[in-house]
Amino acid sequence: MSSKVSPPSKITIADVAALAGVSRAIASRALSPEDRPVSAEKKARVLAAAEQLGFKPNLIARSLKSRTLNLVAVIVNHIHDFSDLVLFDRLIAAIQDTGKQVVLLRVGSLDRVEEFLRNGVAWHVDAALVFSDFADAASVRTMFRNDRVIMLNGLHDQNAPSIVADEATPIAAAVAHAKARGKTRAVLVTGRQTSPVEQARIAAYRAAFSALGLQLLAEHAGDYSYESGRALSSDVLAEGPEAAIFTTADAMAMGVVDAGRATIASRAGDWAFYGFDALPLARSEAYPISSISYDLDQFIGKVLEFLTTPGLFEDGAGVITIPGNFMPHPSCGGPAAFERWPAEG
Amino acid sequence: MSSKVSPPSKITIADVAALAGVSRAIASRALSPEDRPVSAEKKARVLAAAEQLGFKPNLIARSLKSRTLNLVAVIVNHIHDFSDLVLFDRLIAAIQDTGKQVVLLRVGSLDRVEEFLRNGVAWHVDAALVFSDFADAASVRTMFRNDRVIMLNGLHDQNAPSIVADEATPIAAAVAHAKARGKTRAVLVTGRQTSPVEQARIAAYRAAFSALGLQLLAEHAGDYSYESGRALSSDVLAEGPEAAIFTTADAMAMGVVDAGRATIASRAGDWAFYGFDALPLARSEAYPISSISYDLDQFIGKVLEFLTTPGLFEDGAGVITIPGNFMPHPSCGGPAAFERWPAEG
DNA sequence: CTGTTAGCGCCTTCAC
DNA sequence: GTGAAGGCGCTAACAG
Repeated sequence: MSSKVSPPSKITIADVAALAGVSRAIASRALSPEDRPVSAEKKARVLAAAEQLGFKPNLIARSLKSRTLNLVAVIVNHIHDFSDLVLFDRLIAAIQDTGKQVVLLRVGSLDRVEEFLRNGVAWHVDAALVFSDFADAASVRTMFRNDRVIMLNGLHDQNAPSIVADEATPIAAAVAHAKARGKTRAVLVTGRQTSPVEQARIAAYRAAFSALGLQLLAEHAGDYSYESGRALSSDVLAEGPEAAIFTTADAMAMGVVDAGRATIASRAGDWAFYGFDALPLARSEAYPISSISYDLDQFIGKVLEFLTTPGLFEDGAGVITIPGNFMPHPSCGGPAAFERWPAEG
Repeated sequence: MSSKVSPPSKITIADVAALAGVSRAIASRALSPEDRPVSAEKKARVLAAAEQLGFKPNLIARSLKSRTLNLVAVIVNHIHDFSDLVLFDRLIAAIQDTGKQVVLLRVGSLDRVEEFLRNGVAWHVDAALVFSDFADAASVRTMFRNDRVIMLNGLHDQNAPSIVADEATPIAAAVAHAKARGKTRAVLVTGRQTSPVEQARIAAYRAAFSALGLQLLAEHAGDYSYESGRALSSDVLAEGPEAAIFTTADAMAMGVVDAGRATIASRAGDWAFYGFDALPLARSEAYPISSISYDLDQFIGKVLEFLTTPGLFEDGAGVITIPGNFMPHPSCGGPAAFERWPAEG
């Protein structure tokens, strides 16, 4: 990999300074990313020496003083949903492209979260991205050395920026789509109800049903998972295809469909299923599910904006909204499966 | 959360020592997780003082001296496959239960991996779990401050332990299963061929075909993804149901099935599909796919054994094998979907 | 067992 | 522009 099999270098800035024939302070300044007072000539000597020695600064030592680790915390309840795959893959890649690394903190099964965070490197991160709703912004802020917390869990806060998708608009579009297909009744399958994002979805659905005159026959509580959809399937399908079936996750809709294939088959084309996340699978022939999603590029772009511009945290920040999309299934008006959905507005 | 809204404590061990009326060294020893020489009485005083002050040690400072961060690196190419969800969720949870935290390093899209690793906290981790095959063990070992590297990518090494699943046995079982169903020919759909794990799978399949007298009609190269399965579908299905279809990922088999549903429907019960990972979806009615997997509990247990017993790294370690399972689809002899597969001797 | 001392590697005053 | 000196917070080494 490297041209010479470098010994796991134990080279300190003192070695560089010695080789360059300058003091450690000069070496430090020359090596600093910022512009510190050094003569051009000595700076060049130091840089050359560092290069020759293969010097790499020790981040731990630097952090002891500078209090910055180039580390970002990503806090999740757990990694569970299909939609997490693409979200975290792209998010981590994007963060790493800025030179930072990511501690992934899974707080779902932890009982003493605060202590856990406080006693690890997590305490020293430059910023924390909070997907979990295990605590409000104020509490979360006390769990890290600095105040740079971004709420991505639907919780808002005076002092922490919050990035959320506008789901009310596509939810209204989905309900309108069902109505256009002649549905006058609806069944709603929900996820983890303690989640603020979920609460907003449920509220938006109820509002849309009411606004467009659909009768909500029943609500069933799942947990976003495929398995929970399977478990609820017979109850959900009990109202027959006259009722449109709305779920807050494609995976749940897939479970409902799979466990109920026999029931559904009899009047195949009549059923209308709606989910969230725009999973490729849900857009395939196997599942007749229309879906709601948001622009992941924009979402990640916003997150990175904060990460790379620490100053933004000072300005009150507030709530940043990412537009959402409603995507009908290809079998009922949507674009062909796997065709890229055009960006809106 | 905390009983009192503690100010983001700036309390050092010196404060604790002062309150307890002992020297900093005594305080340090009393607070150490290890058993260091301190009188019981002073230890109690120190602990009380620390508690009262809400003292939390600064891991960065500690690490500067002790060279241990309580941090584990998990190195992946990317997070992409369905099977990654449960693997990384459970792995991270298990690691965190030992008090350690996890840096997730995604090296798939990085061009200067070595530099990236060297310049971040990753350099200072206590151990590195390598799922990616971006480099051999010797190279990987030079990218971290210590030598505690565990190869989970199928690559072996004299000095690094390697944990792998025995897939040859279940692969032979899968081929035997196909033969018992009357298949005499086979088609193989492969994943990323540069992966050592993949190479082993391919070799095992060829050996099993040859041993049991199945004729391998064609090999198609995918990339484990659902989409790649879709793309290859018509080629894969071209040989008709007389050929059993083996893939190295359930997701690819699912893609093959979905894109080819029209073709398959005509002789529905005759086709035989085989995959890897035992995804719940592949065990559902939607997909007639038999699958191969391994015991995740055992796998994670072994990894943790190394993490919590650093001494094990010294002993040459070698290759640790985890048993694999073949699971026929419920529609052709397997247990009911979602029933727990019994552990094998 | 205890306290003092000396750093870990880096950065940053502060005089020159 | 430069270098000497001190300190970030903690722990290991050394005497007592």
